[in-house]
Amino acid sequence: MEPISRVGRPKASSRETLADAACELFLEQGYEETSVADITRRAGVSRSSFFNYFSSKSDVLWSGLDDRIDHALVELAALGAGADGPAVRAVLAGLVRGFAPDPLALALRNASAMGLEAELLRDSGVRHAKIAGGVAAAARAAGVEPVPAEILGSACAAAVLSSIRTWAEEGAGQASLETRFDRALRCIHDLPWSDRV
Amino acid sequence: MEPISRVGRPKASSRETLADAACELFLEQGYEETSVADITRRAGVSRSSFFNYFSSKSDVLWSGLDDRIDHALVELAALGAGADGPAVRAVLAGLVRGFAPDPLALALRNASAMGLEAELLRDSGVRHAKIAGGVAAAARAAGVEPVPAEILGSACAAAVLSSIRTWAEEGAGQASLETRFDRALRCIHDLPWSDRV
DNA sequence: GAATCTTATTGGATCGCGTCCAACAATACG
DNA sequence: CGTATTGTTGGACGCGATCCAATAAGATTC
Repeated sequence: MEPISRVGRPKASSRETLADAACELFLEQGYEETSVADITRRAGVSRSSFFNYFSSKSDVLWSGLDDRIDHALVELAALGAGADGPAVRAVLAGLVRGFAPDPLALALRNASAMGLEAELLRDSGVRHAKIAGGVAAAARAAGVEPVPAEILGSACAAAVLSSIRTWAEEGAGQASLETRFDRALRCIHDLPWSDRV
Repeated sequence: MEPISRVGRPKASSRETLADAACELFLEQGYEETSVADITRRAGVSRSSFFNYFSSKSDVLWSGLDDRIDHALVELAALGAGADGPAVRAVLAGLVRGFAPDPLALALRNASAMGLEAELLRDSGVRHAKIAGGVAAAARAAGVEPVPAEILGSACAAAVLSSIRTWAEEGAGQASLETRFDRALRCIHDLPWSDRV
Protein backbone atom coordinates (compact mmCIF):
# COMPACT_ATOMS: atom_id res chain seq x y z
CA MET A 1 0.00 0.00 0.00
CA GLU A 2 2.33 2.56 1.23
CA PRO A 3 5.65 3.03 -0.54
CA ILE A 4 7.29 3.05 2.87
CA SER A 5 9.80 5.84 2.71
CA ARG A 6 13.20 4.89 4.08
CA VAL A 7 14.25 8.46 4.50
CA GLY A 8 13.72 10.80 7.40
CA ARG A 9 13.02 10.02 11.00
CA PRO A 10 11.25 6.70 11.41
CA LYS A 11 7.84 6.66 13.01
CA ALA A 12 8.04 6.03 16.71
CA SER A 13 4.43 5.08 17.08
CA SER A 14 1.74 3.79 14.82
CA ARG A 15 -1.91 4.22 14.09
CA GLU A 16 -2.50 0.81 15.58
CA THR A 17 -0.88 1.61 18.87
CA LEU A 18 -3.04 4.66 19.21
CA ALA A 19 -6.20 2.93 18.05
CA ASP A 20 -5.65 0.11 20.52
CA ALA A 21 -5.11 2.49 23.39
CA ALA A 22 -8.18 4.43 22.38
CA CYS A 23 -10.41 1.39 22.15
CA GLU A 24 -9.25 0.12 25.52
CA LEU A 25 -10.12 3.41 27.12
CA PHE A 26 -13.43 3.70 25.32
CA LEU A 27 -14.38 0.32 26.74
CA GLU A 28 -13.08 1.06 30.21
CA GLN A 29 -14.50 4.50 30.77
CA GLY A 30 -16.60 5.44 27.79
CA TYR A 31 -16.03 7.50 24.70
CA GLU A 32 -17.08 10.91 25.95
CA GLU A 33 -15.14 10.44 29.15
CA THR A 34 -11.95 9.64 27.27
CA SER A 35 -10.01 12.66 26.15
CA VAL A 36 -7.44 12.69 23.41
CA ALA A 37 -4.88 13.39 26.10
CA ASP A 38 -5.93 10.18 27.87
CA ILE A 39 -5.35 8.22 24.71
CA THR A 40 -1.91 9.61 24.03
CA ARG A 41 -0.92 9.20 27.66
CA ARG A 42 -1.70 5.52 27.49
CA ALA A 43 -0.03 5.15 24.13
CA GLY A 44 3.04 6.93 25.47
CA VAL A 45 3.15 9.69 22.91
CA SER A 46 2.42 13.37 22.96
CA ARG A 47 -1.01 14.79 22.38
CA SER A 48 0.19 16.45 19.21
CA SER A 49 1.15 13.11 17.75
CA PHE A 50 -2.41 11.93 17.88
CA PHE A 51 -3.38 14.35 15.17
CA ASN A 52 -0.52 13.18 13.00
CA TYR A 53 -2.32 9.87 12.78
CA PHE A 54 -5.99 10.71 13.08
CA SER A 55 -7.86 13.78 12.02
CA SER A 56 -10.18 13.64 15.01
CA LYS A 57 -11.10 11.50 17.96
CA SER A 58 -13.94 9.85 16.11
CA ASP A 59 -11.61 9.15 13.20
CA VAL A 60 -10.19 6.33 15.31
CA LEU A 61 -13.47 4.55 14.88
CA TRP A 62 -14.33 5.52 11.34
CA SER A 63 -11.14 5.79 9.32
CA GLY A 64 -11.29 2.17 8.23
CA LEU A 65 -14.74 2.50 6.79
CA ASP A 66 -14.07 5.98 5.49
CA ASP A 67 -11.24 4.73 3.34
CA ARG A 68 -13.54 2.18 1.81
CA ILE A 69 -16.27 4.71 1.26
CA ASP A 70 -13.91 7.15 -0.40
CA HIS A 71 -12.67 4.41 -2.66
CA ALA A 72 -16.22 3.46 -3.57
CA LEU A 73 -17.09 7.08 -4.29
CA VAL A 74 -14.25 7.30 -6.76
CA GLU A 75 -15.44 4.16 -8.49
CA LEU A 76 -19.01 5.43 -8.56
CA ALA A 77 -17.91 8.69 -10.11
CA ALA A 78 -15.94 6.77 -12.71
CA LEU A 79 -19.03 4.91 -13.82
CA GLY A 80 -20.34 7.99 -15.56
CA ALA A 81 -23.40 7.51 -17.69
CA GLY A 82 -22.96 3.75 -17.56
CA ALA A 83 -24.07 3.61 -13.94
CA ASP A 84 -26.76 1.02 -14.15
CA GLY A 85 -28.01 -1.11 -11.31
CA PRO A 86 -25.52 -3.96 -11.51
CA ALA A 87 -22.57 -1.60 -11.78
CA VAL A 88 -23.58 0.30 -8.67
CA ARG A 89 -24.33 -2.93 -6.89
CA ALA A 90 -20.87 -4.19 -7.69
CA VAL A 91 -19.21 -1.08 -6.32
CA LEU A 92 -21.16 -1.25 -3.09
CA ALA A 93 -20.47 -4.94 -2.75
CA GLY A 94 -16.79 -4.10 -3.05
CA LEU A 95 -17.23 -1.59 -0.28
CA VAL A 96 -18.28 -4.23 2.23
CA ARG A 97 -16.25 -7.13 0.85
CA GLY A 98 -13.62 -8.18 3.29
CA PHE A 99 -14.42 -5.48 5.79
CA ALA A 100 -12.55 -6.82 8.78
CA PRO A 101 -13.36 -6.43 12.43
CA ASP A 102 -12.16 -3.04 13.21
CA PRO A 103 -12.45 -0.32 15.85
CA LEU A 104 -15.78 0.47 14.27
CA ALA A 105 -17.08 -3.04 14.65
CA LEU A 106 -15.97 -3.01 18.26
CA ALA A 107 -17.72 0.28 18.81
CA LEU A 108 -20.91 -0.90 17.21
CA ARG A 109 -20.97 -4.01 19.31
CA ASN A 110 -20.26 -2.15 22.55
CA ALA A 111 -22.07 1.04 21.77
CA SER A 112 -23.96 1.18 25.03
CA ALA A 113 -20.95 0.24 27.13
CA MET A 114 -19.01 3.02 25.48
CA GLY A 115 -21.84 5.50 25.80
CA LEU A 116 -21.61 5.94 22.08
CA GLU A 117 -25.25 6.08 21.06
CA ALA A 118 -25.26 9.81 20.42
CA GLU A 119 -21.89 9.90 18.78
CA LEU A 120 -22.67 6.99 16.50
CA LEU A 121 -25.95 8.53 15.47
CA ARG A 122 -24.14 11.66 14.50
CA ASP A 123 -21.21 10.05 12.76
CA SER A 124 -23.04 7.33 10.93
CA GLY A 125 -25.30 10.03 9.55
CA VAL A 126 -22.29 11.58 7.85
CA ARG A 127 -21.30 8.30 6.27
CA HIS A 128 -24.83 7.63 5.22
CA ALA A 129 -24.88 11.00 3.52
CA LYS A 130 -21.61 10.34 1.75
CA ILE A 131 -22.68 7.00 0.37
CA ALA A 132 -26.14 8.25 -0.50
CA GLY A 133 -24.67 11.27 -2.24
CA GLY A 134 -22.33 9.15 -4.29
CA VAL A 135 -25.01 6.75 -5.41
CA ALA A 136 -27.40 9.60 -6.13
CA ALA A 137 -24.81 11.32 -8.28
CA ALA A 138 -24.21 8.11 -10.19
CA ALA A 139 -27.93 7.68 -10.71
CA ARG A 140 -28.28 11.23 -11.94
CA ALA A 141 -25.41 10.69 -14.32
CA ALA A 142 -27.35 7.74 -15.67
CA GLY A 143 -30.39 9.93 -16.24
CA VAL A 144 -32.42 9.50 -13.07
CA GLU A 145 -34.25 12.57 -11.78
CA PRO A 146 -32.67 14.25 -8.73
CA VAL A 147 -35.25 13.42 -6.09
CA PRO A 148 -35.68 9.73 -6.88
CA ALA A 149 -31.93 9.56 -7.23
CA GLU A 150 -31.52 10.82 -3.70
CA ILE A 151 -34.07 8.40 -2.36
CA LEU A 152 -32.41 5.53 -4.13
CA GLY A 153 -29.04 6.65 -2.83
CA SER A 154 -30.37 6.86 0.65
CA ALA A 155 -31.86 3.39 0.48
CA CYS A 156 -28.59 1.96 -0.79
CA ALA A 157 -26.66 3.73 1.94
CA ALA A 158 -29.04 2.32 4.50
CA ALA A 159 -28.49 -1.13 3.06
CA VAL A 160 -24.74 -0.75 3.44
CA LEU A 161 -24.77 0.67 6.92
CA SER A 162 -27.50 -1.43 8.38
CA SER A 163 -25.90 -4.61 7.13
CA ILE A 164 -22.61 -3.53 8.69
CA ARG A 165 -24.37 -2.69 11.91
CA THR A 166 -26.25 -5.94 12.28
CA TRP A 167 -23.15 -7.87 11.29
CA ALA A 168 -21.06 -6.10 13.90
CA GLU A 169 -23.68 -6.44 16.59
CA GLU A 170 -23.95 -10.17 16.23
CA GLY A 171 -20.22 -10.72 16.39
CA ALA A 172 -18.60 -12.48 13.50
CA GLY A 173 -21.16 -15.21 13.77
CA GLN A 174 -24.11 -16.03 11.62
CA ALA A 175 -24.11 -14.64 8.14
CA SER A 176 -21.14 -13.00 6.53
CA LEU A 177 -21.26 -9.31 5.88
CA GLU A 178 -21.49 -9.79 2.13
CA THR A 179 -24.45 -12.12 2.50
CA ARG A 180 -26.15 -9.63 4.75
CA PHE A 181 -25.56 -6.88 2.28
CA ASP A 182 -26.96 -8.92 -0.58
CA ARG A 183 -30.09 -9.57 1.42
CA ALA A 184 -30.37 -5.91 2.36
CA LEU A 185 -30.06 -4.77 -1.22
CA ARG A 186 -32.80 -7.13 -2.24
CA CYS A 187 -35.06 -5.43 0.28
CA ILE A 188 -34.90 -2.25 -1.73
CA HIS A 189 -37.05 -3.51 -4.54
CA ASP A 190 -39.30 -5.36 -2.19
CA LEU A 191 -40.10 -2.65 0.29
CA PRO A 192 -43.06 -3.15 2.56
CA TRP A 193 -45.91 -0.73 2.02
CA SER A 194 -44.69 -0.33 -1.51
CA ASP A 195 -48.22 -0.31 -2.72
CA ARG A 196 -49.44 2.02 -0.06
CA VAL A 197 -46.94 4.56 1.14
CA MET B 1 -48.42 27.54 23.00
CA GLU B 2 -46.54 28.90 25.87
CA PRO B 3 -48.44 29.68 29.06
CA ILE B 4 -46.52 32.98 29.24
CA SER B 5 -45.55 33.28 32.86
CA ARG B 6 -46.26 36.70 34.32
CA VAL B 7 -43.93 36.22 37.20
CA GLY B 8 -40.21 36.82 37.47
CA ARG B 9 -37.96 38.98 35.37
CA PRO B 10 -39.26 39.44 31.85
CA LYS B 11 -37.14 38.30 28.96
CA ALA B 12 -34.91 41.03 27.63
CA SER B 13 -34.15 39.33 24.36
CA SER B 14 -35.79 36.71 22.25
CA ARG B 15 -34.93 33.73 20.14
CA GLU B 16 -35.86 35.72 17.08
CA THR B 17 -33.49 38.57 17.82
CA LEU B 18 -30.66 36.12 18.18
CA ALA B 19 -31.63 34.08 15.16
CA ASP B 20 -31.83 37.20 13.01
CA ALA B 21 -28.44 38.39 14.13
CA ALA B 22 -27.00 34.96 13.51
CA CYS B 23 -28.43 34.67 10.01
CA GLU B 24 -27.18 38.11 9.07
CA LEU B 25 -23.68 37.20 10.14
CA PHE B 26 -23.79 33.81 8.49
CA LEU B 27 -24.63 35.54 5.23
CA GLU B 28 -22.08 38.28 5.66
CA GLN B 29 -19.08 36.30 6.72
CA GLY B 30 -19.97 32.63 6.69
CA TYR B 31 -21.04 30.14 9.30
CA GLU B 32 -17.68 28.85 10.42
CA GLU B 33 -16.28 32.34 10.60
CA THR B 34 -19.09 33.51 12.84
CA SER B 35 -18.56 32.75 16.50
CA VAL B 36 -21.28 32.63 19.10
CA ALA B 37 -19.67 35.70 20.60
CA ASP B 38 -20.12 37.52 17.29
CA ILE B 39 -23.80 36.68 17.30
CA THR B 40 -24.44 37.86 20.82
CA ARG B 41 -22.39 40.99 20.25
CA ARG B 42 -24.61 41.94 17.35
CA ALA B 43 -27.75 41.01 19.24
CA GLY B 44 -26.59 43.07 22.19
CA VAL B 45 -26.70 40.35 24.79
CA SER B 46 -24.10 38.35 26.61
CA ARG B 47 -22.63 35.17 25.31
CA SER B 48 -24.19 33.24 28.15
CA SER B 49 -27.62 34.31 27.07
CA PHE B 50 -27.21 32.63 23.71
CA PHE B 51 -27.31 29.23 25.37
CA ASN B 52 -30.46 30.16 27.23
CA TYR B 53 -32.16 30.25 23.86
CA PHE B 54 -30.30 27.76 21.72
CA SER B 55 -28.52 24.60 22.68
CA SER B 56 -25.80 25.10 20.10
CA LYS B 57 -24.78 27.30 17.23
CA SER B 58 -26.30 24.96 14.68
CA ASP B 59 -29.50 24.88 16.70
CA VAL B 60 -30.23 28.32 15.28
CA LEU B 61 -30.66 26.69 11.91
CA TRP B 62 -32.29 23.45 12.92
CA SER B 63 -34.52 24.05 15.91
CA GLY B 64 -37.55 24.77 13.77
CA LEU B 65 -37.33 21.50 11.92
CA ASP B 66 -36.22 19.63 15.01
CA ASP B 67 -39.40 20.57 16.80
CA ARG B 68 -41.42 19.19 13.94
CA ILE B 69 -39.36 16.04 13.79
CA ASP B 70 -39.70 15.44 17.51
CA HIS B 71 -43.42 15.91 17.23
CA ALA B 72 -43.60 13.47 14.35
CA LEU B 73 -41.53 10.93 16.28
CA VAL B 74 -44.02 11.03 19.13
CA GLU B 75 -46.87 10.48 16.73
CA LEU B 76 -45.03 7.64 15.04
CA ALA B 77 -44.39 5.96 18.36
CA ALA B 78 -48.05 6.34 19.22
CA LEU B 79 -49.08 4.43 16.13
CA GLY B 80 -47.96 1.19 17.68
CA ALA B 81 -48.83 -1.92 15.78
CA GLY B 82 -51.27 -0.01 13.63
CA ALA B 83 -48.46 1.70 11.78
CA ASP B 84 -49.44 0.94 8.23
CA GLY B 85 -48.40 2.88 5.16
CA PRO B 86 -51.12 5.52 5.15
CA ALA B 87 -50.69 6.23 8.85
CA VAL B 88 -46.97 6.82 8.49
CA ARG B 89 -47.53 8.83 5.38
CA ALA B 90 -49.98 11.05 7.25
CA VAL B 91 -47.53 11.68 10.06
CA LEU B 92 -44.75 12.61 7.67
CA ALA B 93 -47.06 14.82 5.67
CA GLY B 94 -47.86 16.62 8.90
CA LEU B 95 -44.15 17.07 9.45
CA VAL B 96 -43.75 19.13 6.31
CA ARG B 97 -47.20 20.75 6.24
CA GLY B 98 -46.92 24.46 6.75
CA PHE B 99 -43.19 24.41 7.24
CA ALA B 100 -42.49 28.09 6.88
CA PRO B 101 -39.40 29.78 5.56
CA ASP B 102 -37.06 29.64 8.39
CA PRO B 103 -33.38 30.02 9.22
CA LEU B 104 -32.97 26.54 7.81
CA ALA B 105 -34.55 27.43 4.50
CA LEU B 106 -32.30 30.46 4.31
CA ALA B 107 -29.30 28.32 5.05
CA LEU B 108 -30.21 25.73 2.45
CA ARG B 109 -30.68 28.38 -0.19
CA ASN B 110 -27.42 30.13 0.61
CA ALA B 111 -25.38 27.15 1.63
CA SER B 112 -22.41 27.98 -0.52
CA ALA B 113 -22.43 31.65 0.41
CA MET B 114 -22.42 30.65 4.04
CA GLY B 115 -19.77 28.02 3.56
CA LEU B 116 -22.19 25.57 5.03
CA GLU B 117 -21.72 22.53 2.83
CA ALA B 118 -19.80 20.55 5.42
CA GLU B 119 -21.94 21.60 8.33
CA LEU B 120 -25.16 20.86 6.51
CA LEU B 121 -23.92 17.45 5.46
CA ARG B 122 -23.17 16.66 9.05
CA ASP B 123 -26.32 18.09 10.57
CA SER B 124 -28.79 16.89 8.01
CA GLY B 125 -27.36 13.44 8.53
CA VAL B 126 -28.49 13.59 12.13
CA ARG B 127 -32.01 14.59 11.16
CA HIS B 128 -32.10 11.93 8.51
CA ALA B 129 -31.15 9.38 11.11
CA LYS B 130 -33.81 10.59 13.52
CA ILE B 131 -36.59 10.42 10.96
CA ALA B 132 -35.36 7.14 9.56
CA GLY B 133 -35.11 5.68 13.03
CA GLY B 134 -38.63 6.73 13.90
CA VAL B 135 -40.14 5.31 10.74
CA ALA B 136 -38.11 2.13 11.09
CA ALA B 137 -39.33 1.67 14.65
CA ALA B 138 -42.91 2.16 13.52
CA ALA B 139 -42.42 -0.35 10.74
CA ARG B 140 -40.93 -2.88 13.12
CA ALA B 141 -43.84 -2.36 15.48
CA ALA B 142 -46.05 -3.24 12.56
CA GLY B 143 -44.16 -6.46 11.99
CA VAL B 144 -41.57 -5.52 9.38
CA GLU B 145 -38.15 -7.12 9.72
CA PRO B 146 -35.39 -4.86 11.08
CA VAL B 147 -33.27 -4.44 7.98
CA PRO B 148 -36.06 -3.68 5.50
CA ALA B 149 -37.55 -1.44 8.15
CA GLU B 150 -34.36 0.57 8.28
CA ILE B 151 -34.18 0.83 4.54
CA LEU B 152 -37.77 1.95 4.35
CA GLY B 153 -37.17 4.46 7.10
CA SER B 154 -34.15 5.79 5.32
CA ALA B 155 -36.03 6.17 2.07
CA CYS B 156 -38.83 8.04 3.83
CA ALA B 157 -36.35 10.29 5.58
CA ALA B 158 -34.71 11.02 2.28
CA ALA B 159 -38.10 11.90 0.83
CA VAL B 160 -38.72 14.36 3.64
CA LEU B 161 -35.33 15.99 3.57
CA SER B 162 -34.81 16.09 -0.14
CA SER B 163 -38.21 17.65 -0.70
CA ILE B 164 -37.40 20.28 1.90
CA ARG B 165 -34.06 20.89 0.29
CA THR B 166 -35.28 21.30 -3.25
CA TRP B 167 -38.16 23.43 -2.02
CA ALA B 168 -35.80 25.71 -0.11
CA GLU B 169 -33.31 25.93 -2.93
CA GLU B 170 -35.86 27.09 -5.46
CA GLY B 171 -37.22 29.79 -3.20
CA ALA B 172 -40.89 29.70 -2.40
CA GLY B 173 -41.64 29.37 -6.08
CA GLN B 174 -42.82 26.44 -8.10
CA ALA B 175 -44.41 23.61 -6.24
CA SER B 176 -45.41 23.78 -2.61
CA LEU B 177 -43.48 21.74 -0.12
CA GLU B 178 -46.36 19.37 0.44
CA THR B 179 -46.70 18.71 -3.26
CA ARG B 180 -43.01 18.04 -3.49
CA PHE B 181 -43.18 15.66 -0.59
CA ASP B 182 -46.07 13.78 -2.13
CA ARG B 183 -44.14 13.34 -5.33
CA ALA B 184 -41.06 12.25 -3.41
CA LEU B 185 -42.97 9.64 -1.45
CA ARG B 186 -44.36 8.24 -4.64
CA CYS B 187 -40.81 7.72 -5.85
CA ILE B 188 -40.26 5.17 -3.12
CA HIS B 189 -42.41 2.51 -4.68
CA ASP B 190 -41.23 3.38 -8.14
CA LEU B 191 -37.50 3.34 -7.63
CA PRO B 192 -35.32 3.13 -10.71
CA TRP B 193 -33.29 -0.05 -11.03
CA SER B 194 -35.89 -1.76 -8.92
CA ASP B 195 -35.69 -4.79 -11.12
CA ARG B 196 -31.94 -4.82 -11.23
CA VAL B 197 -30.23 -3.56 -8.09
C1' DG C 1 32.55 10.92 10.28
C1' DA C 2 30.62 15.49 9.48
C1' DA C 3 27.31 18.23 7.08
C1' DT C 4 22.87 17.99 5.28
C1' DC C 5 18.34 16.54 3.94
C1' DT C 6 14.04 14.54 5.11
C1' DT C 7 10.60 13.27 8.01
C1' DA C 8 8.54 12.61 13.00
C1' DT C 9 7.75 14.14 17.41
C1' DT C 10 6.96 17.44 20.74
C1' DG C 11 5.38 21.34 23.63
C1' DG C 12 2.99 25.30 23.80
C1' DA C 13 -0.02 28.83 22.22
C1' DT C 14 -4.41 29.78 20.50
C1' DC C 15 -9.24 29.48 19.31
C1' DG C 16 -14.13 28.25 19.62
C1' DC C 17 -17.81 25.46 21.43
C1' DG C 18 -20.35 24.15 25.21
C1' DT C 19 -21.07 23.63 30.43
C1' DC C 20 -21.46 25.30 34.90
C1' DC C 21 -22.24 28.41 38.55
C1' DA C 22 -22.64 32.18 41.58
C1' DA C 23 -23.83 37.04 41.59
C1' DC C 24 -27.00 40.21 40.27
C1' DA C 25 -31.27 42.48 38.15
C1' DA C 26 -36.21 42.97 37.26
C1' DT C 27 -40.62 41.90 37.84
C1' DA C 28 -44.99 40.09 40.51
C1' DC C 29 -47.02 39.08 44.79
C1' DG C 30 -48.31 39.35 49.65
C1' DC D 1 -41.31 46.69 51.81
C1' DG D 2 -39.63 42.13 51.88
C1' DT D 3 -39.66 37.90 49.18
C1' DA D 4 -40.14 34.57 45.63
C1' DT D 5 -39.48 33.83 40.87
C1' DT D 6 -37.30 34.20 36.63
C1' DG D 7 -33.71 36.20 33.45
C1' DT D 8 -29.20 37.97 32.62
C1' DT D 9 -24.40 38.21 33.09
C1' DG D 10 -19.47 37.37 33.68
C1' DG D 11 -16.07 34.26 34.52
C1' DA D 12 -13.85 29.91 34.90
C1' DC D 13 -13.36 25.54 33.03
C1' DG D 14 -12.60 21.35 29.96
C1' DC D 15 -12.21 19.60 25.54
C1' DG D 16 -11.42 19.19 20.56
C1' DA D 17 -8.87 20.93 17.04
C1' DT D 18 -5.31 23.90 14.54
C1' DC D 19 -0.91 25.91 14.05
C1' DC D 20 3.91 26.48 14.55
C1' DA D 21 8.60 26.59 15.78
C1' DA D 22 12.02 23.72 18.03
C1' DT D 23 14.02 19.48 18.20
C1' DA D 24 15.18 14.56 17.28
C1' DA D 25 16.37 10.55 14.48
C1' DG D 26 17.47 8.50 10.93
C1' DA D 27 19.39 8.25 5.60
C1' DT D 28 22.39 10.21 2.12
C1' DT D 29 26.32 12.45 0.36
C1' DC D 30 30.87 13.70 0.17
